[in-house]
Amino acid sequence: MPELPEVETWRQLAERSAVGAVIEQVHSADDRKIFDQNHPSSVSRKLKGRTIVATHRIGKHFWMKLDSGDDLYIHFGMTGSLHVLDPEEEAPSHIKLDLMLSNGSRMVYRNMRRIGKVRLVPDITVIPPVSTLGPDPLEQGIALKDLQECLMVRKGTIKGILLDQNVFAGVGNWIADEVLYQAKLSPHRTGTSLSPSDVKRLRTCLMRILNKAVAVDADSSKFPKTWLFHHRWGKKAEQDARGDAIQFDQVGGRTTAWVPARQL
DNA sequence: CTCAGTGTTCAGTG
DNA sequence: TCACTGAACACTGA
Repeated sequence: MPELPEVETWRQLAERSAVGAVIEQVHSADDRKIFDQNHPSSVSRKLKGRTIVATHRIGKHFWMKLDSGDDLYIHFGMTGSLHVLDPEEEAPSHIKLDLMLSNGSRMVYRNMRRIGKVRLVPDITVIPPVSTLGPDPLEQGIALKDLQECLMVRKGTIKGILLDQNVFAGVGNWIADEVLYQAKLSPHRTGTSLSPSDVKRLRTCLMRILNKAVAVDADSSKFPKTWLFHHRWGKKAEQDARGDAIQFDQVGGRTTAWVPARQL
């Protein structure tokens, strides 16, 4: 579920509700799969008493800078989420990191299926996976010329390229499908097969979709009715908003929803 | 009971 | 060395 728009929405939530606050109490779950590099108790000890001074995001990767200089890095994986609760509000289940802040808010990181990470390091930007990420389309932008040069030499499918975080940071499965649908490109097309106008259309659609999704706080019920998103879920999704048939193929290692009648 | 599905990493292949 | 593919990971819900 979490792709760039959701993570950006959570970053904004953290920005307005946690920056400037002191972490007064910490509870880290005893989960060495989530806390894979620092022991959970070590994370708790190092977080307590620290002030959150900034929030950052590249692609789907999120972190908060502390006044100690360390970065608290959170990856949401497939089922992670970030919540800010009122003091009396009931907490959700599967909480992995629980922070009581000096402003009275309680910020929790939840992850049901345990594919996700919490790390505490001096500078997350200089180590993988963050250091190898491609440009974030919203933060750094994507230069058309760079994109064309990049795609010209790619032998793999465009779907696979869109999912490569070292090309575009933040595009996941449904956004890749949405971009290809709106750009009228088959997911099976290779990078080398794209014309300059194809690449331009691809870039325009990518930017439009990301900007719109972030503008509505990643609330999918507010996505435009014409998007494939609303029709692609469930094994027996049959047709898009125009009544054209949706086909499901395995492309780039993932289930890909597309409309052959509209995508060449 | 089986299996798809989320994102990333890693092993294997070319 | 690099580009690419496919499996593995943990778990829920269909």
